Amino acid sequence: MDVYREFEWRDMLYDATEGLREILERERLTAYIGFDPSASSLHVGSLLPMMALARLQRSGHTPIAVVGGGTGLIGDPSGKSGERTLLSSEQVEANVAGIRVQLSRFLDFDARSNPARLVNNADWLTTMSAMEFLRDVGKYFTVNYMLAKESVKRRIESEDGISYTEFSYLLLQAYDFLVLHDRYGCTLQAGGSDQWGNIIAGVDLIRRLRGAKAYGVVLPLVTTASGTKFGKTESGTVWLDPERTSPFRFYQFWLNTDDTEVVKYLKFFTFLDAPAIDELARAVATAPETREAQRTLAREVTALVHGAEQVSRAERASAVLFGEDIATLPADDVLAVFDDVPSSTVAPDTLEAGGVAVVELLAGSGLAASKSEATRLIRSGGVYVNNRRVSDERARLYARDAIEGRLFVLRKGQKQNHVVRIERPLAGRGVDKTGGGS
RNA sequence: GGGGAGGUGGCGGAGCGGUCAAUCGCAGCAGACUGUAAAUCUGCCGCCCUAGUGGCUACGGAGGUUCGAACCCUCCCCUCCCCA
Repeated sequence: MDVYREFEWRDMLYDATEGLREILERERLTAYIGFDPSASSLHVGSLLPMMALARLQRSGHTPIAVVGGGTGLIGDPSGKSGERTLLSSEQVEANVAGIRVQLSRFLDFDARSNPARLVNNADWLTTMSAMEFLRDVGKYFTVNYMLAKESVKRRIESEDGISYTEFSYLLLQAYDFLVLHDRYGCTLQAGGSDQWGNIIAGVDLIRRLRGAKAYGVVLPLVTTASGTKFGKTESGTVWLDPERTSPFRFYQFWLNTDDTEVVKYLKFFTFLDAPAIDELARAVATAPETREAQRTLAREVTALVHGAEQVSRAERASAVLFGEDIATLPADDVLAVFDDVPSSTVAPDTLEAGGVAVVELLAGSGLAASKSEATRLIRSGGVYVNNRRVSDERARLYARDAIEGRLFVLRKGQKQNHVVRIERPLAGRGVDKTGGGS
């Protein structure tokens, strides 16, 4: 199956310029996608373009990932309702470095015939003078053309307008395409559907200045069943950086995919072929409770981003969290499972003598807003210590109840966990809250 | 400037002298069911404790009347509507 047809089958083709299909069948192209360095890590929202590049490479085309070290200094108005705050060049540089690592997991830089390339547009944008820019790029665009672009139009109609800086963004991206065309023979740019206008500007520029034909393709917006933004959970954005989103949580994010979305996500985010995905689709229809599709999705994507080792760790952690009696596990394993769960500490002496009331720990941990609420929670059966339900609202905990005498795992409901470490507080604080909800 | 309506718990919105920590709906939190889903059903939903026909703080703010005020009176602040 050629890439174009594969993209079509995977519903990854939102729109494409004319002739793309034919050229992809005939020739091996060099294609690029830009990544926004406004944070030091990409999040799952960038996964679709990453996969697009990876698929292009796998079918023989040469991918270029552009980290927008230069354009990142400006801010893309596309899909944004307001002006963005500018990042310093040091920040952008640091972010580019972080993103580089993540992209490298998806692309093969050592392939013999079509090695991937990672370039930073700061290399050419930051060295260009304002005069050169106006002469060599600005001259070829009419303001009329730029005003007609959807992203610009929307912002012009808005209350706050659009700064000249962001207005110029389109030209910079068009210029990127031109540079890549000249240096690497790049003739295809892909991107999110909000990038259409920017991509077309590049295509136009290449045609005018070089008389050459370039192509564009845009990917669909990833949607969720609930209508919420893809890649967000109650605990925030799902990042690719394991420091920001632990592999365990990352795995859980995919595992919790809704039935109605899971097939689509398998097509988008895995390299599984049509027969494999069809079979998983059948499994969703006939035996949804086994959640085989979700499991496969979580395994594949986690392996891709964090490696196979992290998959088995996440699976082990899931088994612990949703079943086993954690009191029998080594404390270090428990801590590893709950490493990104909010935690607090209590001093060992509070556990001596009369012990500490569960209610107090709950209120102190922030799991319950007050002791009254904690009492109510216990009465309604929603509190667990070390995965065991607490039935007595006056229950107290002693050192011997703690896992290895070191910690308690408090849980409210099915998913909200909190770790209480038993250790001497550094600054004499009793309960130290860290982090928000689980 | 004149006239009118109104400010109640996260939101909407009842209450109009005791039985009001305040009906109800939404949101939220638990429980049951289930697949770590959806829907549904049940309970909770100001704070405190020694958990009770318990205490404390609350119905825009400040005073007052009363044995007793979210409810009545006075002043102040704020919002909305209509007319100039």
